[in-house]
Amino acid sequence: MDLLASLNPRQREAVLHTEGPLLILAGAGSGKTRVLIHRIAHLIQGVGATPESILAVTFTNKAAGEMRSRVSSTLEDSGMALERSPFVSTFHSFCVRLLRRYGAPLADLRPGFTSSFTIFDEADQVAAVKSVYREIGIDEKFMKARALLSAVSHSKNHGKTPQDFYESAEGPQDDKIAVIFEKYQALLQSSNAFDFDDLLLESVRLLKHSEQTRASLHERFRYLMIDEYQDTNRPQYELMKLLTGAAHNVCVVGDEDQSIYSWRGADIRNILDFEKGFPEASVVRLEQNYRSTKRILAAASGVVANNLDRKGKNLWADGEEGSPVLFYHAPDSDAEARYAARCVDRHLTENPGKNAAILYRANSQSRQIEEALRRINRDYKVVGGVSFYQRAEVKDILAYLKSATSSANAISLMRIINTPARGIGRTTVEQIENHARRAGISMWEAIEQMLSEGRFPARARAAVAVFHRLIGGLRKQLSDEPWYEAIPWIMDESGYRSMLESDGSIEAAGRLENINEFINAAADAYRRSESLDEFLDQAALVADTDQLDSSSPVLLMTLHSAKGLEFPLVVMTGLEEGIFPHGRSLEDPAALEEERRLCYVGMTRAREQLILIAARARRRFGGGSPELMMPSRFLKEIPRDVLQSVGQQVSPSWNTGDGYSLDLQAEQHEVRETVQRRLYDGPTYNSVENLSGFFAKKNLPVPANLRRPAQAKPRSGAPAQRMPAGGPAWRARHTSGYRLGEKVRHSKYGVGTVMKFEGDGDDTKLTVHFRSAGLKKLVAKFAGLQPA
DNA sequence: TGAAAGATCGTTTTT
DNA sequence: CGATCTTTCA
Repeated sequence: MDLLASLNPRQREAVLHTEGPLLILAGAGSGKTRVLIHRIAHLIQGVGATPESILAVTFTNKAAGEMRSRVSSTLEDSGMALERSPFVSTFHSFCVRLLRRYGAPLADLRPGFTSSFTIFDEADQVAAVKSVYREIGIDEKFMKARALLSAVSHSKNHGKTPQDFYESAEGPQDDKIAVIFEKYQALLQSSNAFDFDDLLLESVRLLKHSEQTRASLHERFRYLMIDEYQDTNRPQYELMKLLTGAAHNVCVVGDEDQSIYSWRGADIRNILDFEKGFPEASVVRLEQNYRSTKRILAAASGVVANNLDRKGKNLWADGEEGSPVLFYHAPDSDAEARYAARCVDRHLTENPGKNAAILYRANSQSRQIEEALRRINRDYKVVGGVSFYQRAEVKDILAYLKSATSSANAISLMRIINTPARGIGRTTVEQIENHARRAGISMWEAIEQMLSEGRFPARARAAVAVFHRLIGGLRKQLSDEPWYEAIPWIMDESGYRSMLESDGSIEAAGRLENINEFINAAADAYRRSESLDEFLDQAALVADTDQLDSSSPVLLMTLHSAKGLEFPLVVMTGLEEGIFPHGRSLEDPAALEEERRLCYVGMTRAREQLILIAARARRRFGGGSPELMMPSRFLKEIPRDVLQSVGQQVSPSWNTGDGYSLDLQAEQHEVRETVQRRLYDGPTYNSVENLSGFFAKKNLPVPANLRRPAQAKPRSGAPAQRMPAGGPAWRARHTSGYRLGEKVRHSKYGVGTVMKFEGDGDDTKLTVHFRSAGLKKLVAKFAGLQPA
């Protein structure tokens, strides 16, 4: 079979461009994955590259697995079976392998580093921060551990050390964060542990530091490919640059309209800088959509056209008109769930063999939908959510294994020192912690010292001795027997099994089942001749159990997890202001644009039918009375002629009769008009080269996520910006003297956020979102706004 | 010390 | 509502 025959000219161009840097701008459903697969196949079959000289990086483990299997089946189809596969993995997995295998020189830079480091997942990170809190005597009233970690992560990804953080501190709060940051990092190092960010950063550091390592990698990997390039962050960009040797054989694929991870540090500058970093780069655009009907595509395009911050890509489809996008305005969230379930049920009955997805903004929304599906006996599968390896019981067992393999790991040790309860209480643990800190030794060493020096009271001594013997026994077990057998050993010897068995509750039974499943997973890994280290890496890096097989035809997942997937029927739920767009984004224009892109991603998952649902009322927390919800602004951005309302209409439109809704509707209309003008009049920033020039000419502020971060407060959207944030001082001032996103006070409406400018100087019309009064349009010189 | 009741709290997205 | 932390009491 000819590999190229099934491709359109653009796609073919991308596949055939094998030498030198290549940027593929690929719209939704434009066959991006196909191009990548065929490109790999072509490299092997046409160019004669060895499979192992190709490194392909994907965003999720799931995508990596899929790509691996599709490459081999494509090659098989064209009569070429591979014994070795290309190296396909996520950035994070790749870095783990890199550090384990080539990491030795890193010990120069990171004292105590050994290749048997452990990975701290999110729960470990939180535990580490809490441990630092205890050490310096503050509690979470200062700042939630997770919030603090966002600040730390943000700093790290922008190349900031605790010292840098301290120097740019804006007040005592920041000073404190800097201290915690430093101690957190020290704790990681003394535990020989890496958090997710460290995996990338230290890999970059290693490659910068060791020319030899760089050389071996260039020798090994001749061709580099990166999928979902719009969602890469700065360290990933640097890593890419370091990995492409002199040949610059790197191919990146992305779509800025689908950039939905800026909160995690994804940086659209990576697309811009690609051509700066590689001036000889070629650009290929894939703009033909093969996935969705014309109506679905029109609806999605209509929404995303409201973003100012985009390239104005021209996605077109050749296929069927399709049926209109349906909108159901449910009386409440329960009715929403029932309607979603009914749609899916009918679809599957009428189209046996097909599948469907129900999408929502936040995982917590899945509950009611699950209930509705159960009530009509429809099988479903929830993707993501609380992952298998995050379950408490599995984490406990993992902590035993980690404590045994890495005695420096204080976090794992703390987790299981009294689980199951063995009489080591708070006081005893504190004593050990203090001793370790004072003597500058690990928790494990502290335990040994204190035992031999007789520092415990009798009862505690006995308990600690039991624990000490237990871990010692586990180490022996691990060195003598196949490692997976250690898990049942732990269950029996630690008393974990009897703890669960004597409990007798349904939950305990479920936990036992989970652990059995875990033992099976371990045994499988062992049979695949994976080492314990590799198995533990997997557990930390593989978020969900990766139900690639997705045995059920009904999938429930967040909009984020739907990225990269497609379904004949897609039902999107919770299209309400505050839910989607999410409440946290309402006052930040850049965050709002990301929500809009997320909406675009969701809608373009649908092949044949797209159904949108909003609830008029929703209970936000368990108790209280239901809240009235405003329909999402995204609904109003969908061109009328492709949208059809269904179900009983309580009122003629979604206008609920209060001022907010009216204003909003007028507002949206104008936004659309302005955008149209901006997109098609004069130079569009259609080519990557003239992006910032485009904004300069239009006298527009360069959107925040296209701009270089200023010294003090970089970026928006990223978590750190939400914390102390005395207002986004880094944003350029409009000629009216206000800034986008700035907080202002109005004599009547109270505090609000500046969302939009029209006109210049004193005559500027400001659109301000007030917490109490909603969106208002005000003329700058009459509004009498005070800074808030 | 630890289980159990009570209070609190905070809710986005994920490698 | 549910997870998690705190307090209470045996």
